[in-house]
Amino acid sequence: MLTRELIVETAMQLADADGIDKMSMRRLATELDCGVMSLYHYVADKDALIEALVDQVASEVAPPAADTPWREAAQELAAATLAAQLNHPWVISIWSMTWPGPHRFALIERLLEALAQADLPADIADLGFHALTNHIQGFAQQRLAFGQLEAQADETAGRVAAIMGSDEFPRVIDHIAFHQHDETDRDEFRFTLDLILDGLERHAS
Amino acid sequence: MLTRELIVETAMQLADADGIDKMSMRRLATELDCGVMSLYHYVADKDALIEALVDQVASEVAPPAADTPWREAAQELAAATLAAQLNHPWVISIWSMTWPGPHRFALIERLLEALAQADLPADIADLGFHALTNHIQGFAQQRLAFGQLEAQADETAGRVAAIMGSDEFPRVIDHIAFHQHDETDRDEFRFTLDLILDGLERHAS
DNA sequence: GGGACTCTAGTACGGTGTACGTAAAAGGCA
DNA sequence: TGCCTTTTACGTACACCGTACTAGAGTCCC
Repeated sequence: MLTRELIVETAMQLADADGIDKMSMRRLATELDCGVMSLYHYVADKDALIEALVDQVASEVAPPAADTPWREAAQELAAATLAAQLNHPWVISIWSMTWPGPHRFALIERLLEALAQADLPADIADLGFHALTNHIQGFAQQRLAFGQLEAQADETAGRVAAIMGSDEFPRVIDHIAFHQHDETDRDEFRFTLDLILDGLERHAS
Repeated sequence: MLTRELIVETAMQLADADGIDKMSMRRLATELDCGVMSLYHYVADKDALIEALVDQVASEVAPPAADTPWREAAQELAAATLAAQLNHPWVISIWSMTWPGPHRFALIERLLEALAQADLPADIADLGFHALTNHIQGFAQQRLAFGQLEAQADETAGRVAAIMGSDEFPRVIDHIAFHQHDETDRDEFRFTLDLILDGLERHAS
């Protein structure tokens, strides 16, 4: 028996396994052992299916408890959102481009609530909201890009070697070294996150 | 006479006009009045062409003069990079996913140079570099998403109305109001940028 | 029985990137 | 001049894609 839930679930598996590009309606139908057009009885079109997928990812983020201090709540939300996105890397490049579903709206609401508890001027809170979400988005995208590079190790090795061999961009070379010998991923995320939160706190009224 | 430059230039026009999705090799060939496969003599594949396009956008960013104080240099680079991306909105979603070409490497080098002049500990400078580029990327993506929403005004109006009408997400409703009546775009970019730069300065040795 | 509604699909259209093979023209050199 | 290699051009074909249109079953209610 075909259901919308089953379709979304199977589509998620396909996307997680091979990326959103390879999640085609045809492959999905094959996987579900049904005709392609049968899917369209449960899903308006592919975009609607993808919206459902994105909100499914959002549903994996557990919002912080209601009595969590605002700064911790923001940190938890940011970390959990990042984790969910990295768990489904295909979502990163479309997350901010899709209209939020109910679960994502709940996350947005929760973050706005945390900021409301921070005693910031209203406009600073709104600006801070975007500062935080943009940071999550930008960082996730950067991590995704790095992941892609590692996935195509052969091609990347040659390109890195080309840069290291030239003397045009010495500071880039130094920066690459910074990336090659450290495990500061999580700290890097927290570093900028704290930079923003510190800055916001300084605007508290 | 077909040349790589002409191909890139025409592809840029198509992408600017209708988005990167509509820039297909077939449309490009039609536009250039040549056979599709002729293009492949000048371009390895579509990905290579897109890489060239992205670097072309990067080339539109004028790097700040060498004697510019580091903070102004960073601000100029950020603003100019954002402007170039918003000038070619299709580039935003692929910018960070494509390996940098020479022009983009020059921008990276210039930003690293600015940070090197800020008397920061080396690791803070590297972290700051990503904080800045992630901010640019995240903000551009957010602007792109808003642009798409405005482009599909009909659909968006209904969805916004649905949120405004429900009482599930009161703070989201307030936040939407914040977006609807202001012209703080540029200020919003600067706000977070300064948040980051202030934070970095506080780490100066 | 007859009608309405739900669910499942097959076929077909117009699109995509590009592998493969072919062919004409241009350039180099005897 | 004649010959050969390289450059430039491109037609065809393959394997995909999303989905509009159409139709055929099964189920329920009157």
